[in-house]
Amino acid sequence: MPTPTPALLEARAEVFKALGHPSRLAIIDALADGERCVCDLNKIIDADMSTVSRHLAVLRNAGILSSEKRGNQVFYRLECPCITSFYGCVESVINGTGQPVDLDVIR
Amino acid sequence: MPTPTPALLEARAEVFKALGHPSRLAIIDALADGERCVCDLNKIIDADMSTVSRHLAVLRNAGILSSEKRGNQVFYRLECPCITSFYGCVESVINGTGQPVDLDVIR
DNA sequence: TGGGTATTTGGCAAAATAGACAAATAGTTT
DNA sequence: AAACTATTTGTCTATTTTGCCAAATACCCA
Repeated sequence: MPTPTPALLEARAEVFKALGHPSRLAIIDALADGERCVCDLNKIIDADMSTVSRHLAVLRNAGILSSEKRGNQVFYRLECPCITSFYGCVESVINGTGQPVDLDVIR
Repeated sequence: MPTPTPALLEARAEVFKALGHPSRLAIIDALADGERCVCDLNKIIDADMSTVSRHLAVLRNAGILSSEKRGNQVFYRLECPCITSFYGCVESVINGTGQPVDLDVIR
């Protein structure tokens, strides 16, 4: 199979980089079952609201989240549920087996 | 479903962080069809050999690669082929559809 | 309009990451 | 042992990331 272009590698890396922070993964987890406003996410994240807002911007700039302002608040939504389906593979890296892990078992 | 523990979020983030660099993704791509020695990878990566070595260390510390010394050289191997199966999802984020992309089509 | 809530942005300091060069290490060959 | 190849590690510098506080912005309601 052909080698990915440098541009594709760069684009992929941007997505992975955005996923490379525990608070951002917590945000994704919170959004897995539906949109949330920033103030709700702020309750979950244990960081300044401004910090949460910046994490959200990183995820949105990467294309992972979308946002919509309704009235006073901004709601964020997960654009690609397929991300969470990757955790089985990630967990296999963590536990060192190299074999995908059934998420229903570990969670 | 239960919220992941902070430790699990941290562990996952480490894996994603390791994947968040174009050179490291290029290395993973090169290892997709079998182990390679550092000198081979160095030809592909366009960076100092010492830099390649450090990238390899990052991937190995994350559990994504393993290494084996044979004679003069060190061979690296992909421990979790499931990683490349995630690119379809990553590409969907890149192209903004939110729908997984068939890798056979884009490559 | 004025006050209140929700969110983002500016600015700064601390920490982490990346990359180059040179030196060190390990193994091989003569 | 000396020379040579392959790889890693020390050190330094530049860049990026993170996170807080304070200020700015946007919207709602009285």
